[in-house]
Amino acid sequence: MVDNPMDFSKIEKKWQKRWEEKKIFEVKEDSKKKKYYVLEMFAYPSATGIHMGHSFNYTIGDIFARFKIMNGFNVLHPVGYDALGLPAENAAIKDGTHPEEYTNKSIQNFMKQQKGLGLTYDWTRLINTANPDYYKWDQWIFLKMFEKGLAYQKTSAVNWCPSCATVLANEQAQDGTCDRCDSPVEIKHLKQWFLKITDYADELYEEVDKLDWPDKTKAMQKNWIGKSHGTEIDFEINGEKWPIFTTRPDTIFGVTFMVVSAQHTKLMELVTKEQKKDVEKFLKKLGSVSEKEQADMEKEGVFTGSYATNPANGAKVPVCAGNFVVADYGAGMVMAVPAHDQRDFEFAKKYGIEIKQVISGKISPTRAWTDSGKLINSKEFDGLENEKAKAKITDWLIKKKIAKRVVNFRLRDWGISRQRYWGTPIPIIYCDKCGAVAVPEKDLPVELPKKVKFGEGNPLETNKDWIKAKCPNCGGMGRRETDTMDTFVNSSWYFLRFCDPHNDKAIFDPKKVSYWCPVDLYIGGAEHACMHLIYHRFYTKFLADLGLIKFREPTPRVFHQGMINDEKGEKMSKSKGNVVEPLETMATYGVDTTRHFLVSVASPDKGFNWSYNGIAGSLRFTRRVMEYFSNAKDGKDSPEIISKLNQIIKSVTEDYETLQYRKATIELKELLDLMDKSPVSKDTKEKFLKILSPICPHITEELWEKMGNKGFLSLEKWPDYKEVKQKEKANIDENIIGYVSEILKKVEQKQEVKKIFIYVVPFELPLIKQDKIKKAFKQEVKIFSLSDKNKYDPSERASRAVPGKPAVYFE
RNA sequence: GAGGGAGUAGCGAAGUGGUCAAACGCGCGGGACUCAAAAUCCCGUCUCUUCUGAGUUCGGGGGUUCGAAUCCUCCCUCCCUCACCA
Repeated sequence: MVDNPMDFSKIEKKWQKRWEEKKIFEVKEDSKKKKYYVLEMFAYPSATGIHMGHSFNYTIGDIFARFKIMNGFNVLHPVGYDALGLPAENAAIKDGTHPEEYTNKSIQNFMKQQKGLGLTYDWTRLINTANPDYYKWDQWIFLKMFEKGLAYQKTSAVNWCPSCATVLANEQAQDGTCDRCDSPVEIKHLKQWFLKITDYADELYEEVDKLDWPDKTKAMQKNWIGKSHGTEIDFEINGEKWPIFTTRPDTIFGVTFMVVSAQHTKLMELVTKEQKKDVEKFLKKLGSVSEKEQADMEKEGVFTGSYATNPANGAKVPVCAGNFVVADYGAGMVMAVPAHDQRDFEFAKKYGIEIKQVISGKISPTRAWTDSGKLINSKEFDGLENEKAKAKITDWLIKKKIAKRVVNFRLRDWGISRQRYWGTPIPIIYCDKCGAVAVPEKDLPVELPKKVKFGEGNPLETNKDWIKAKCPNCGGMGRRETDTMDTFVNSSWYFLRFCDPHNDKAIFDPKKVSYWCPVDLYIGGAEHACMHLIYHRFYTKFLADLGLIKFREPTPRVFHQGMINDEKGEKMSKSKGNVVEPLETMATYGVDTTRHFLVSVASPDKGFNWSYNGIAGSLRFTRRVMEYFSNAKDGKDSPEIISKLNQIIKSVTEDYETLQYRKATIELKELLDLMDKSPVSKDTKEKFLKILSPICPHITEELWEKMGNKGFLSLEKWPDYKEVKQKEKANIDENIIGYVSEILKKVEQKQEVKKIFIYVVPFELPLIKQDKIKKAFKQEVKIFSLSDKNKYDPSERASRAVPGKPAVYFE
């Protein structure tokens, strides 16, 4: 730790106050100005306040917003809170505080802290998702989806914690235990609400390629959606057609059994009387393990008693129920080809089922042959390359009308039901006569009841007054849906609401949205690569289909900041006691110093380890800036400064644009070093302040004022720079003559020179005027290209030639 | 198992075909200032050196090229994500 003798906090408070008073970051639509929408991912306000990761995230976005403001853009940079969700409810259960109270406190805390960072937020656009004015529109979108058949109910398995009497998300049920109380998780089947995101699977998949997102994130999204082309083939079982999905129709002659998922809804139709007991025993065993555990289990199964007919060769093969087939992917049943699929292979080995090879290749005692090869044992298809056979066999089966080409996705519909209080109520009323009925739009929002009891399951369910509701259809007595929505619903469209946050007539004014959207730069952690970033794309596409918006991708450019760990490289956590508090740090070193440090260690997408020595380095820099401006006198710019300044402004501008802030800090330091060495003009100093301003907004604002300027530096125009010309190309001959003469002078002192050999880089040879160079010297001059291997002695040294600096020999 | 990313000086980290022994920061060494220290500033920090250069480097091997840290290929190591998706 280093003492900080300079009192930055006074300067910080002064400028934060002025920015707020003059409302300089509040924005309105302005058709004359180009817009830019910078957004950091929605934060969950927790009682513990902001941590270093938040600060890093905000700093990255804020630097960018400031840069864009100074470049003349109308910048929308809003902030809001994703306030509904589990943590508030957990706190309520634990401490007895009402979630609303907890949330409001947390938000107040967050706001205070964020304001201390001097961020360019337009605070008038604040969103709090726990506010009925906001979640009313969650409900509105839900109703639209319900109307279009995109919101529907089905029974599905959930992770259930018997001790907390609640449903757990997959993340909360890792290792098969509840992450709060460690009780073993059970599987329970409940009727739940789903959003039909799979209707958009293909578009979601295909449009990933168009996005300017990190490659890794794009790959993850594609994997998650998982598009695969294959063939659906009907197998006959007990006189009925049962389709299966396969990507390997070429192996159909090698099918020796079938496996139906143990969770298949129609499993019992396949089970014969004799086998019923065995199957039930098997299911019972499976029922006690979670899905996660099943993944680690050995492949197991049980014979159902039924046989399937292979449509390719008429062979009768047994149908088994198995633990390794996913019920809701494909048809929930597979044709098993143990010779060429590792899972089927293991299963067949275990139960002694025949392994029939149909593709040439070597099957080892432990591994199936899953590579390519030629078909064997496949009748008329023998000898075909298996890749070609896929198409041929599919065509053959299609002709027989028992197959079709299909595309399957691994993406599942989005289950949004949560048996929780602190979420958006699902606007549905159940009526004995009419079933599930939508709450009419005029009755929105369905508000959460204020009075609730925690600790006895879902507080909505135990609230008898709230549940009672008239059926909107028949007027009879009904009951409200007590499930609330997944919080990811709230963050799926909030970026739209920021464009028109106080609209009480509509979800938003399409005109406003079409001015600001899509989001030009979206910044947040990579952990949202699969869930949030898919959901908000889905919502966007749905709203576009409703005709409310004109774009189909919400965030064409996404940036992930890296993780900040402690000095040893370990993750910061309360329990380890290694948390570096951003606010303490800022109080000690100053906000600008901290901002500078956060972006000066590594490029922001990489993350880094915290270092007190490192931030001392940033402090040296900010202090030097302050001292320089209070001491240095104005002078005249040297030509060196002018060209360097130009060059630095150019590259710093590019660095900001590409978020390579670290490079910018290096070049800013270089410029400061230069200014320190020789006097520079006031203009140069001002330019320096301007280009430093996005990273260090407070001190630069102060110094700007001290230089006698009025108004805000934050709103000043970004300095221009002249394109640095590549003069090398224009004066290539001159350069070479100059370079060679210089060396010649030295050499002539030692020896007499009769011949000069010049080796230039290949691409230069056609560009230079050889005559001109030859005339410049009284000696005989020979010019070669480095690629002329068989010309005069291209010894190793010749290869030292670089553009503008040829290799030279004298004789 | 599948996919993604990374390996550069004591450490962090730039550099993505030529001007690279490699910016910048930290650390370390020396110096200035000081009675002294802290802070600050200057110089140095791969090896050798006649201080002007020379040599060996960018996980390892092979290749392309006049020229490779940078392109291709194989291998090794590490990190992350999804994992029974037929």
